[in-house]
Order: sequence, then C-alpha cells, then structure tokens
Amino acid sequence: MTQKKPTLLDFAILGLIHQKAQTGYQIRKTFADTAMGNYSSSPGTIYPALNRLQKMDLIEKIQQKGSDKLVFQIKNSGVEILKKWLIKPLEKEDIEKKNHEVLLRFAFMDSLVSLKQKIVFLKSFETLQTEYVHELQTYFDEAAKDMPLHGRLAFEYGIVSGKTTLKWCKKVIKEIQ
Amino acid sequence: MTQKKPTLLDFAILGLIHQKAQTGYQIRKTFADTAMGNYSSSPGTIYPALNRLQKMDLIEKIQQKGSDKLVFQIKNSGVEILKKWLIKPLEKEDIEKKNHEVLLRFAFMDSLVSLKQKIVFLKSFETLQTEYVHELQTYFDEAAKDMPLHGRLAFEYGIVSGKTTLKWCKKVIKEIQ
DNA sequence: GTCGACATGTAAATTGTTACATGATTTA
DNA sequence: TAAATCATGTAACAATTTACATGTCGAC
Repeated sequence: MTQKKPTLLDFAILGLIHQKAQTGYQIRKTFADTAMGNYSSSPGTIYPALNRLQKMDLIEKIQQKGSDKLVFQIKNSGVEILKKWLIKPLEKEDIEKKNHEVLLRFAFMDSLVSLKQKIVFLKSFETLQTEYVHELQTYFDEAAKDMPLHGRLAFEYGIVSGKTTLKWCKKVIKEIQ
Repeated sequence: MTQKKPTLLDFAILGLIHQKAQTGYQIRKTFADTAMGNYSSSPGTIYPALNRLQKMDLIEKIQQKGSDKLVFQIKNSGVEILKKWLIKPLEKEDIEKKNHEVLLRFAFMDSLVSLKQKIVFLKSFETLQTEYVHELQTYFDEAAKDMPLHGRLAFEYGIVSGKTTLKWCKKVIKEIQ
C-alpha cells in the first residue's frame, strides 16, 4: 500500500499536535481563533481529518497522563513525515501562490529542524522572493500605464506585499543565527 | 428554485469575463500565469465551474463577432450578482482570513461600482484593518516573551503584513478621489 | 512533420461545506 | 439553573484534484 500524501490541513494539524498533544476541539479552536492560515475549523473538516491521520498511522488517540482527557498525539512516523515536509526545497510556485504554506512551514520548524536547515530554507526563500519581486516590478514598470486603475492598484499591492515578505525574511535570517 | 450562491472561484471567473469575454482556456491561463489569487487552473476545475455558471444563467457562450471563437460572456444577471458581491459590507472575518478575497473584490470594482461605493468599501477596510493590526500588536506585546522563537517570528510576519495592507489602503484612498 | 501551445472536456476519488445532532461540563 | 463552552461526531451535498482523453493550429 502506497502511503498517501497528507493534505495541507493534515500538515497543519500534525504541526499543531507536535507542539502539544490536544483534543480535536482544541485544534478547532486554534484554527477558528488565530490567524493561522485559512484552515477550516468546522467539525465536518477536522474530525474526518483526524481520522485520516489515524488511519495513516501518523497520530494516535491517548489518555493524557494526569488527566482523563483523550488527546491526539503525534507518532514517530508523523514526526518524520512532518519533518520531510518542512525541509522540502522551496519552489517558485511556493513563492507565487503558497505564501501562507511557506510561513506555516517556517512556524513549525522550531524544534524540528537544525539551524543549518533553517538557514538553507530562509536563504532559498530570500533568493526566490527577490526574483519574484523583481519580476513583478519589471512587469509593472512597463505595463502599468496600460492597466485599468484598480488592476494597477491591486498589482501594486502584490508588489508591496512581496517587498514586506522579503524584508521580513532578511530580518529573520539575521536574527536567527 | 432558490438561486445557489456562486463560490469564490465563480466570482473570480465572473469578474474576469466581465472585463473581457474569453474562452475557458484563456481563463485557465490567467489563473495559471498571474498571481491572481490561489485559484486552481486545472481543466477539471474551470470547465465544471463554467458549466455551473451557465446553469445559473449568469454567463453565456457566444460566437465572438469578427472571429470564429466561442467565448464566454457575462449576462446582465451575472453583472448584477457580481456587483452585489463587490459592495457587500466588509466583516471582521474578511480582514482576518480572507484578505485575498477583499483584494480581488477591489480589483474588479473598476467600472462596476460608483466612486462613492468604492470609498465606503475602502474606508471600512481601513477601519477594520486598523483594529486588526492593533489587536495583533496588543496581543503580541504581552505574549511575545512566552512564544517559541518561530511562532513569534511568524506572528511578527502577520503584523508587518497587516501594516503593509493598511498603508496600501490609506494610499489608495488618497489616490482614488 | 513534429512539437508546443491552444482548446475542451470527463471520471473517479478525495476533500471540504453546511447543517444537523448529541451530551458533558463549567460559570454566571 | 440557564447559558455558554467543551467535545465529538454524521450525512448530504458540493467542489476540487488528478489523471485521462482528444483534437486543432501554428511555428520551426
């Protein structure tokens, strides 16, 4: 049987319960209350996902010690697959369309990957983001005059957002080492 | 029969073909090549969506004049529903989790809504965004010291992003009137 | 004359949404 | 003790992904 690839939601859940074993409800709360991604927090999404992850043998439901709560805990196989996802090389598409996924991966790296790997990740992020901003800017400079007002303004938003991301990335590289 | 609500993808398609009647393939290209949202460009997504929109009587397939191409064109009913979506009051949730949807709506407003309505939209965006950034900042100031390094840095990203959005919003308000 | 881009679709499996449903526990 | 929150799920439906499938047209 070929191991199926977890979805982004699955990884988000894996990352969360790696930080701390918790109930499905707590996970739902986190998705609902925090700005964490845009993941759905409805029971119809979370509970089936938790069942998926159990079937994939990546998490398990256990009795929390010192409590009577049934919490989900990540298994070693889950940690491994999570780690692989975290250090997967960044691609152009991640920068262009999956910004939030990149940030989510960074947020979960904390205790899971080495400083060296974090630096590799961030440097690559910086490089790709620099190229991306440059491409946007180049295109904008020649096409702006022909764009409808709102299209132009929305495009400008893309540019300032990209620049902000880049600035953040550079700051983090300095701060982390 | 109750009219079903179009999905976000449906609105993205409606907005696109409102700007210019085009083929399904051209729409796919736009989604694939531009940074426009994170909408899927696979045929299995676009063509069923186009069929949905036809069934909802919001678009039609016509022979383009001066060409033999079959293009999709928005109908009056489509324009109406698009307009309604554009000027729908912004809510807190739109700011916290649906940034890209807000921007998409702004991008499509161009010729469809009055300047007055645009200003209302932007002012409300500014207000909500200001509150949001303030909330983030307040929470951060007291919680930062207890956050794991990566969590803290990712949170900071949320704050600088929010501030960038706010700055953009203020600039646009000035520029548009 | 073949390669890449144009152009449009379908089918199966998976995933996600919406709405419903239930019951325990805490707190005002 | 009533309301809110904790806690977990199911069922029906809708939407998306992935893979397959086909055919045209223009450029090199």
